[in-house]
Amino acid sequence: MSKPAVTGRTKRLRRSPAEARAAVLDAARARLLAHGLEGLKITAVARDAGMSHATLIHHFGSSLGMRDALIESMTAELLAEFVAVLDDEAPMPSERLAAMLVKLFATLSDDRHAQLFAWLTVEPPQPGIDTGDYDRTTRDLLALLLDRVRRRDGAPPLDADITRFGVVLAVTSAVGLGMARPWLSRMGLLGEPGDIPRFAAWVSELLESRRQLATPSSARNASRSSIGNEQLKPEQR
Amino acid sequence: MSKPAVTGRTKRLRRSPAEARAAVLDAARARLLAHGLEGLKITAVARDAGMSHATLIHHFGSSLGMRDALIESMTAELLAEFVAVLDDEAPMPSERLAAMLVKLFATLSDDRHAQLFAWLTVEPPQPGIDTGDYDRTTRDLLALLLDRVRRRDGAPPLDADITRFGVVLAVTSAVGLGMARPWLSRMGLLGEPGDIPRFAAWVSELLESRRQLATPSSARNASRSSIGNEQLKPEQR
DNA sequence: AGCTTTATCAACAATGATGTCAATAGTAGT
DNA sequence: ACTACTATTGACATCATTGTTGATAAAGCT
Repeated sequence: MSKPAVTGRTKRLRRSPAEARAAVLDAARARLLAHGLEGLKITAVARDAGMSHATLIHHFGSSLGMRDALIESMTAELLAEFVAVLDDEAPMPSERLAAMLVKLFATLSDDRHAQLFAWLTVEPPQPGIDTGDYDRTTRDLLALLLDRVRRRDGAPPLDADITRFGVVLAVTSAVGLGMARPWLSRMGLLGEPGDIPRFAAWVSELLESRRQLATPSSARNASRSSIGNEQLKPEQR
Repeated sequence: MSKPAVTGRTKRLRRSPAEARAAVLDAARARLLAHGLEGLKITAVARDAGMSHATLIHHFGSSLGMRDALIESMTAELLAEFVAVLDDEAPMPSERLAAMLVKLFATLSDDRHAQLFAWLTVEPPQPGIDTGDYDRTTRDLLALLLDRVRRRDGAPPLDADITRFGVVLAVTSAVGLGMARPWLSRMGLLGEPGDIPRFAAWVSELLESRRQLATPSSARNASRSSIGNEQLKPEQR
């Protein structure tokens, strides 16, 4: 007590605002993965980032500001990786879809993205953050993906519902895999690390085999308890 | 201060411990769906349940005790619905798999279960709760499901990897659908409510068509960029 | 009726997290 | 060097949440 001015002899590390924000977001992301949402207390995050919590508030305005920035950062990262998956093989020849699916699974089922999905799901429906920009970008990307899958080299374009459902299947399975991986591992399914690319390749084979059959009627009246169309296509090879 | 005794004139509602706990868990589940994890503050939950937060603590020991009980309750409910899906069609004839898949999707992609999955994912890896019992039960159920899918009436039993991957595909897709449904809806894929059973039926068709082809070798060397095996060899037995 | 048990609650205490503020110390520009 | 700007921080203030306590009231039992 009684410290009017002792001429603080502290060595301060002065970062640029961009660096400081990046350090905070890195620490926050790491803490989110390691300790869940409870790990995002600004005091702890600031300590991990090497600054006081007051400085963190100075850069992000508030605790919620930091969370919103983290969501935005993680969303941007997810989107960037998604773009990388799509842009990898521009012409999209026949068997390249398998490679793309393997990458898509590896990307979407990543722990960071799984945490982001889970976070957004657990958060109240209106978190106050504006995802309009990302929605627009993602919609364009999805349209690109759909069109790319739909018509390949030479072959006649696929049925619209088929491609739509196929893309939904791949995306939902990859996302769900990220969520359920520890559980599936405990259950004995999909234990080893190599299982995921194998699974992705298998899914690709499955979709590919479907594509080579005659375009079916898809599922028209599926709301009945019995699907009804045991034989939906008159061929069977 | 100095209120020795004013003879409180309050009308107290006295419930049995089981009723009180059930009321709390109901309120907590509703608040979790409506407001996310922030909605689980014991004061608000107790108010919704019609009691003081002190009473809530009296029944659950602590705030974390309530959360653990909620996780256990929701897990039990999920498991019960899962069992209901499996037990519905005992003999599992050929086309009944489609109906079962529709139910499986409807069940696993339900909002409550999606919230549970997301919660458990966002929570630190070791939440201190013991899921050993549920793990054992679920493992048995999964074994039952796998065996049931693997060998049907008459037909030769399916390849083990095929059934395993098929089950993984269905489960992960259903779980991921629960997580990504609002997102998919915003994206224009899977908008209408009837889309989900249609999608489930389509997945069932897809798996069924695969089953009727010659059993492939699944994906062996999938780590290469090109999957490579257009023609698979039937060794693996 | 009395007695015992315990579910209930208002009030208090304890803890912790968020946000504010004034002062300090780097950095750049003059 | 001096100045302006601002990133940084310790200390404080504020608030919310959790947990405790003693008393009270509802129910069951003899």
